[in-house]
Amino acid sequence: MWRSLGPLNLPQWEQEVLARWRAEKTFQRSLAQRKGGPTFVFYEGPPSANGKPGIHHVFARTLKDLVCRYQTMRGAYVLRRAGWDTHGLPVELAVEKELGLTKADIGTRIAIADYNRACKEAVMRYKAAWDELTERMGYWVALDDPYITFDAQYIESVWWLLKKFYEKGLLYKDYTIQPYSPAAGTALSQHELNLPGAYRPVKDPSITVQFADIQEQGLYYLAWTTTPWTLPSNAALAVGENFVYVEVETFQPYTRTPIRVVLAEAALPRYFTPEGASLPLSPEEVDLRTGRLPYRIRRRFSGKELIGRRYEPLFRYVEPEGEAWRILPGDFVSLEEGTGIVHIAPTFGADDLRVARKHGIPPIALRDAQGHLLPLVDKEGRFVPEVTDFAGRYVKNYKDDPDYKPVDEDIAQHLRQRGLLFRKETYEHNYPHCWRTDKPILYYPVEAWFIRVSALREKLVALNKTIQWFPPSIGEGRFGNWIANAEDWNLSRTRFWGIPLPIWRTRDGRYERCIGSFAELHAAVEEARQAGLMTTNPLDAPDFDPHRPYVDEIILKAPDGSPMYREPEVIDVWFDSGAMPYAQWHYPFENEALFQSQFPADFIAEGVDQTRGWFYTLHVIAAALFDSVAYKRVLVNGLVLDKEGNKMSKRLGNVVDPFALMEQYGADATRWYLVSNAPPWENVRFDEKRLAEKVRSFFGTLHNTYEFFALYAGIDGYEIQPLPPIQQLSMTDRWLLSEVEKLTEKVTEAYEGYFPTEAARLIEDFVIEKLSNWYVRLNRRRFWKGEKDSDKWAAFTVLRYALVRVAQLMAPIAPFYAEVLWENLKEKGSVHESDFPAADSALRDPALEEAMDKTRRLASLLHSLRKQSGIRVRQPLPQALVPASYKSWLEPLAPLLLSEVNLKQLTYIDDHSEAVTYEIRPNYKTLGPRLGAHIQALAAYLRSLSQEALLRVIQQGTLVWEGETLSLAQGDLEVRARALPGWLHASEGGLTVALDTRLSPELEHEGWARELIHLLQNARKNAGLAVTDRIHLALHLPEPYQSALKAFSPLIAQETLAETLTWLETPPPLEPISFLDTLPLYIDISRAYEHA
RNA sequence: GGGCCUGUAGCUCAGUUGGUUAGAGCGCGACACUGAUAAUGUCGAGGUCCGUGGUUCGACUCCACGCAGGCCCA
Repeated sequence: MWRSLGPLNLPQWEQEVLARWRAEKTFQRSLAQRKGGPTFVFYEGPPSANGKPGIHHVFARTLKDLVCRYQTMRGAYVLRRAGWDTHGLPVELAVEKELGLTKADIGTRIAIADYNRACKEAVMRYKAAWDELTERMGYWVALDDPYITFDAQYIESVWWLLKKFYEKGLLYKDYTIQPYSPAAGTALSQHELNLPGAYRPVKDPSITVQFADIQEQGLYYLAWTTTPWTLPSNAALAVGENFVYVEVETFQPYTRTPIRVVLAEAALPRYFTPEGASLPLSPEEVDLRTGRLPYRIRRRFSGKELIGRRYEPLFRYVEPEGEAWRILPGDFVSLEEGTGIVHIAPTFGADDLRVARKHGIPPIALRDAQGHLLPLVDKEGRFVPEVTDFAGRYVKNYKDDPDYKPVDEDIAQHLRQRGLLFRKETYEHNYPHCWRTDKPILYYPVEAWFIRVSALREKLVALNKTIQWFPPSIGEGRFGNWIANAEDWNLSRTRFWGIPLPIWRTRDGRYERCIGSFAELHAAVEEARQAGLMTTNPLDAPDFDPHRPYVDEIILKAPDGSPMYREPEVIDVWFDSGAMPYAQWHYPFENEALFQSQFPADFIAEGVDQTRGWFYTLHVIAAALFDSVAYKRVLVNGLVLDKEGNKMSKRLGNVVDPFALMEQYGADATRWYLVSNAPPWENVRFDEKRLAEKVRSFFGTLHNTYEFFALYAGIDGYEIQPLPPIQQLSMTDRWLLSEVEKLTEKVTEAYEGYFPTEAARLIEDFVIEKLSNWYVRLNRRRFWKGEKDSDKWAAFTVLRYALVRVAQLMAPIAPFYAEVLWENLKEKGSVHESDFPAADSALRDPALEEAMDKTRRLASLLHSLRKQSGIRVRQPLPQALVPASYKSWLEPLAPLLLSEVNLKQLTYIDDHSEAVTYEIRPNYKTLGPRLGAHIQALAAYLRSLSQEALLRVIQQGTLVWEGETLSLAQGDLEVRARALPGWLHASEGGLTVALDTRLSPELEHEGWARELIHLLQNARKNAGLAVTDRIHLALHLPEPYQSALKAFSPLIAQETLAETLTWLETPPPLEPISFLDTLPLYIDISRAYEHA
């Protein structure tokens, strides 16, 4: 029996499908079945379960899922292991907030062990919600045995990787610039700077100082700074390579000495008033009070010219360990403020350090006995003794000293006396403050561990070229540019909940050891025990936890017998996830073969925000240690925005709850909407109304089509049979099959090209336009007609064939409804276990596809003409007229056209008859390149020709134009039959048709019969009869209608399933209904009970 | 400030290697059809293809410079 499922109810059916998948372990079966097939490797980017999943997760996961499902159907073995990202700052911050702690409290007010335990619990808080989402949305991924980044085995693999970096000399210790609070004596995180109120307006002295060129006497570079205290640490100057600079002849504003200064042209008005240019170039003109300076521009030149020049430092307290005091290009140099020349102090600015490193500029700093960097300002915020002029002075008032004298002022004064101060002002700007001490922060060098990514750039770029990016622009642009200029990766974090750095060092830094496995650490601890440094070996415990604080308690023995302590940092959590190809299998300690078969990935998919996150760390680790890509293809998805295009946020209250959505519309509807709406890499504007519309238009139509099939197949007891030979099928059947195969071909192409949006749109178009609106509409009669002949059986077979195919093609995107269809069309097993269908080219008939397309357009034109004529479609019309050239393709389909628009015949009009007029235009595509500018003249000439002349051109294929014979190849001219004068006609897109609306009495009577049948069908329905019920009919109509209609009795009886039809001489005692809008029609209808 | 993406009807989106009348769906208005009926068809209104300049016989399409929005990074 073919089952009617009732009105579309995706949420309910999805629950039923889920129950079936659970009970039958369909996912596991679909995997097991493909074991031994080609391997398609997919990596699941591990989410963090410390927050609730949102709609954007549904988007990303739909893309992952559909590719994996597609590949599985293609016969590939697609292992899909879930994972959890568990470490990192967001977790720590959440826990700090909950427990009311600050970073400084950890290890003091709360033990690290307790703190980390709290983090471990917090990070899996929403695991249940995530698991529920995964299942509910139909994301097939193995949840029962996920990899978890805090597992000891996972960490051991990460240690192994880190040791590989270490051994290759790619892991090293250096320093980085971080926000630091001298008053609190602690580094601050970026997050702490983002706390409300951290940025406050402050007034700082802003000074412009002169750096003297080392060669040219009297030539100075003007640089501007709001932190004069960093000037003793100046190591370089930076300019914009493409900015325009000028050399200006003027005077030192305080000493009136003639000097030449260099600054950006754009900065000129900030330092010189226009009148200065016309003042005599004389020291007397220098106005000390207003700062007015006479000047002359001597030269204009590009910033490039400045690069490499050397200058005298303002202060020389310390000798640099290399070539400092040069001019460099800096991409951060701005013309908005200052002089366009930026003072660089690598020890006190992140940009400064970056550009200095890039160009090999040493920091201006001291070293302690162990070689550690000592900046010229100490950790209390005081100048070190070596800065003799300002030794011991606090650079800001950290101690709330009422007598504090700003050192910045003294530095300015000092420079002024030396004739090196060009301008001093006060500058009000926002500056970050320590939220605990309310004191301004310092950007200060902090020691850190780095991965030397800069040494890998070429390899990263070369390998990236082998990765297929969807879309390619991200791989070339955003990602490609990033890795081509990659800076070293600051790996260490002075935090607690993370994978500890497995590096031990002696206090003096002379000895250092990187540990690559638990076994190695165990052995090292044993050595330490023998040396009396350790009493027990924590690695003897079966449940050794490699997190802090336990690893911190391990002390190792250096070759000289001295103790080595662990470097206190944990690593950047991005390394955790980038390590997942190896660590998920505990490679290399286990699963060698499994790892080999699952590396690299064929496919990953994540949001565009992962470009410098997971995409990057996967790539760096694989390239550095395995000379390989980590993934061969990557599908990037955009953001999910609200329908206004705003980012979803709790603050705006526009967050969409995926569970509510799936509850109301269904997971399939949500998935389909997200995939079909826009290409994955575009941002999706999420609009619930459109989702609802998608349910109605696509799923509703598809389901209606299934219900239509099930209804009649059920009534007739249709049994599945193979497709009959194509020659035995009707034109519409052949056409539909051809379209099915075309669809299969194009959908396959779209999936193969990682463009599921196109696949979804193709399927939608097929289902709505081809299958439902055309095939089913044209063939309805075949399904409900009485005889169960081969034609009827063929219709069932073809329709079912198409529906089964649709189920398979849509299965990756809408796995639930595809399953419902599959099951109810009585296919075996699960659609997800079936083989993705290969297009059968033998069933293709492109000519028929095109002919049908044109026929549809003709039908549309004729409908339009009927509309103009005001004659209802039920009234048959005698004929339509079309050009004879249509005959070849239209004739086989003519019956369809005639019945669709209720015509008696199609008449082909000779192309050369006077009933047709033509319009000829040049084919711009072929003639354009040949004729160039003349083509417009040709077009005008063709427009001017008479119909006779046009006909000659068409027949002869040559054209005499401007005295020359222009020989025309096939297709050089576009000929259009324009109109059929004298008839009601229409043209569109190269098709033209006319309608004959003259009615004969016979046609009119037939129209009445149709009208009557229509009314009787309505009456049947109003009487509550089933479509299969047989009836007895008695009718009465005024003359002459009744007599005329008697001739149509057999037709009427057949169409309305009337066993008896009686024409009454007098009206029965019933309410009449109106016939043809004005006449009374009496209908006596009763059900005919079957005789048992 | 840099990199990348996007800009086409009220809304969501198509638009082939440049080819002369820029399309679809939704929404809106009107009419029709109806044995899939909470379906369907036809007609209508609705466009400076973000702007400016350039290349070209011809530009929504290619180039340059802008503008607006988004993301990532400074």
